[in-house]
Amino acid sequence: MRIASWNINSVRARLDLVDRFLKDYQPDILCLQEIKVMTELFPRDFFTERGYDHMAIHGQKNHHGVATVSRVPLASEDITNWCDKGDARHVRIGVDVASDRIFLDNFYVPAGGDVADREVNDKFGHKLDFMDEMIEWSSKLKESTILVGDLNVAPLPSDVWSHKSLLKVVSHTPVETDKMQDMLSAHDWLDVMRHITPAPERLFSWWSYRARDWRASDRGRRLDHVWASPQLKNSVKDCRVIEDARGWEKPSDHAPVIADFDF
DNA sequence: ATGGTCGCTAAGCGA
Repeated sequence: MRIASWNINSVRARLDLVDRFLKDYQPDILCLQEIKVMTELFPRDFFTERGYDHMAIHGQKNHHGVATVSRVPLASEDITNWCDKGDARHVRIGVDVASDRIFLDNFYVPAGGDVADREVNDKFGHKLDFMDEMIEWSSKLKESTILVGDLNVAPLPSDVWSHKSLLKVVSHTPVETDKMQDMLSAHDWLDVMRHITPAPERLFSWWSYRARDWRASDRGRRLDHVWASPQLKNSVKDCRVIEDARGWEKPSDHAPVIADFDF
């Protein structure tokens, strides 16, 4: 089973790219973040026409929003209201594979604003609180689960183009990277991307729109993640970032991540 | 040290 995660930065603005991605990489399940559309206006027909007729959509007006589209049936669908804010940052589905039911959590963690200080930046506080809730949730999790999405934290020195330059930049500050480590420990999550591509090999999934030449400067960060419950460790077959998609016409600033499982 | 770019929805926000 191939599962993909992609922060699409508006699904409606990038249907051509989604079309190309589905054709070229044939994921069984695609988890999208930052769909930037209300649930009711999600382009359902586009996905149905391409065989992805099972959908769990959690959208809102303007910003954020996540959607999981699938060509295999969904056994369940759940939404959690993180930080009691009512914003659309998560959707969970269940899928029956072999004799087991696995769950797939699609997350869009708050970016956290510009200043890494919750006293002066509420958005940073929200991000830390959101991660704290994910730690608590992880510690109670019993089911076989795959967690994907834009977690907006690049945890390792080799997850950013310059560890030293980014230590005070939101996404790579010690308070965030420590908290992400606590999240991983809370469920003994397997960092699937690093399981396949161990540190210190360079591994990025996001490059800013503001670079003159994103590929030449290569100031990337690994903000997107695929994690798996420890009992799924032996099911992981492959995991890679499709960097090429960052260079497609009118791209998202995130590249998709693909993970292959053999359940 | 600073500003650099997107998409939403109609001036500024969130990223």
